[in-house]
Amino acid sequence: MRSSKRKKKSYHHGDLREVLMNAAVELIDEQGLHQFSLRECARLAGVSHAAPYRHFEDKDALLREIARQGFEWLEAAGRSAIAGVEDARDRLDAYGIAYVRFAVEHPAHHRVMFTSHVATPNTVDPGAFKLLVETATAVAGPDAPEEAALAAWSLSHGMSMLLLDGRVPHATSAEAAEDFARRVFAQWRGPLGGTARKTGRKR
Amino acid sequence: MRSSKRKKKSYHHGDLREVLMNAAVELIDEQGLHQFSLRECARLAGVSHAAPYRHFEDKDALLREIARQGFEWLEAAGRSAIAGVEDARDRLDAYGIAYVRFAVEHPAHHRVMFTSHVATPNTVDPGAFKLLVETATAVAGPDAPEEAALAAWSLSHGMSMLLLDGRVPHATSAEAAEDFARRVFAQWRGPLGGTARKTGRKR
DNA sequence: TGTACATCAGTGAACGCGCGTTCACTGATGTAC
DNA sequence: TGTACATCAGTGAACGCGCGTTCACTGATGTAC
Repeated sequence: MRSSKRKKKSYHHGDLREVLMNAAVELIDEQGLHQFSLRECARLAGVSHAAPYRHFEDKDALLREIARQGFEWLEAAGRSAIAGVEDARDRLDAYGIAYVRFAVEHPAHHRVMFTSHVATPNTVDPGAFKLLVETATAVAGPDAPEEAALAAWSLSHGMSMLLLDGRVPHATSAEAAEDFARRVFAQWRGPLGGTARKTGRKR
Repeated sequence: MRSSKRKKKSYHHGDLREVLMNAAVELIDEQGLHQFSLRECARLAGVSHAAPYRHFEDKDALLREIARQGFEWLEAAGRSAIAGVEDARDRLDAYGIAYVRFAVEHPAHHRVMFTSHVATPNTVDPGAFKLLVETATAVAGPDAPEEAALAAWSLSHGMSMLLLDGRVPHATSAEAAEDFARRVFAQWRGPLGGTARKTGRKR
């Protein structure tokens, strides 16, 4: 009666599936994967502990869905980051920086995607890696494309882990983390790695 | 009676503490951290489930001890890898490669060190990171030493994770993994990063 | 060498706990006529 | 618009389980004299 519902809610709760996923992400952010439980997730969502079974086959299915969503978002972020960037080397950097930014903005997703038992290379992550390989291939040439991609992925992945573990001083916000990633990428093409910019350009 | 004991065994079991740690490592290797239990560990070690409490205060204490051991081994491997290597740039590579090799040879330790809740930056890992910083400082100059170390650490750390997750094709043995790391490091100073070797040298 | 005592590693029963999952149910929502 | 029925999201009790941890105990080992 109070006010007209803004969203059309179907059935009783409406969007319990989404609410449960958000609750799971919140719990994993706060307490880590290792003690995440379905029951506490339902509690946080304000439903009985049996309710989740109307939306997910079991506990792992919920986590798998979070992983799937994470890979989807990651791919979108990557595509968005390289859109309009011409220089292949810049594209690789942009993608890596977006990767790191995604990790620090969605730490729970990152954890589920990369340090849980539910996301194996075969179950998820179809597009994100392929996109990385394509970008890396464009910059590295056809001689060692996959390994160039793996190198860039390693650097991005490593930075993400260190950031999430709080091992990078002064990187306390997503912006600061992104700046860090930007500087590291610059560094690898700069003093440490040499200046390849002059040679690799198209014109 | 059968034969004289080779090792002097004290008390009943002898070296249950060590046996328990080995059992824990074996279990974590096989089943992952997320379902490691003290009881199964004791079972595998052939003692009652209460026996571990004579050697470790609680479950986390056992894991913490594995982490501590891991950081100790990692530091030793790093020191050994850079011993006798003159060129600072080569030292950084050598350390990073040793880091990766350690990860693939001791995956359970790596997991406990970097993806468990027991090893926080404040509880352990005193020497290993300092060693890395020192090496990186020597190669990068005093302008951005810590960030150079973080970059190298990121690359090594990322490669380790991808290798442990089985995301690097054809890297099925410790040797193959080390070769991969070697190639990636070479790649970063090579085509992708440019050839810094000619400029960065001492003479 | 032998005896008495102290120490302490390992035992097995017992505790309480939160978990994942199932099930018969209820009550709200959607649909056919 | 109204009624009868089907659907299905959420409930709450119940299940069995393995876990971490405690405790009084036992029996082997070490030590003093």
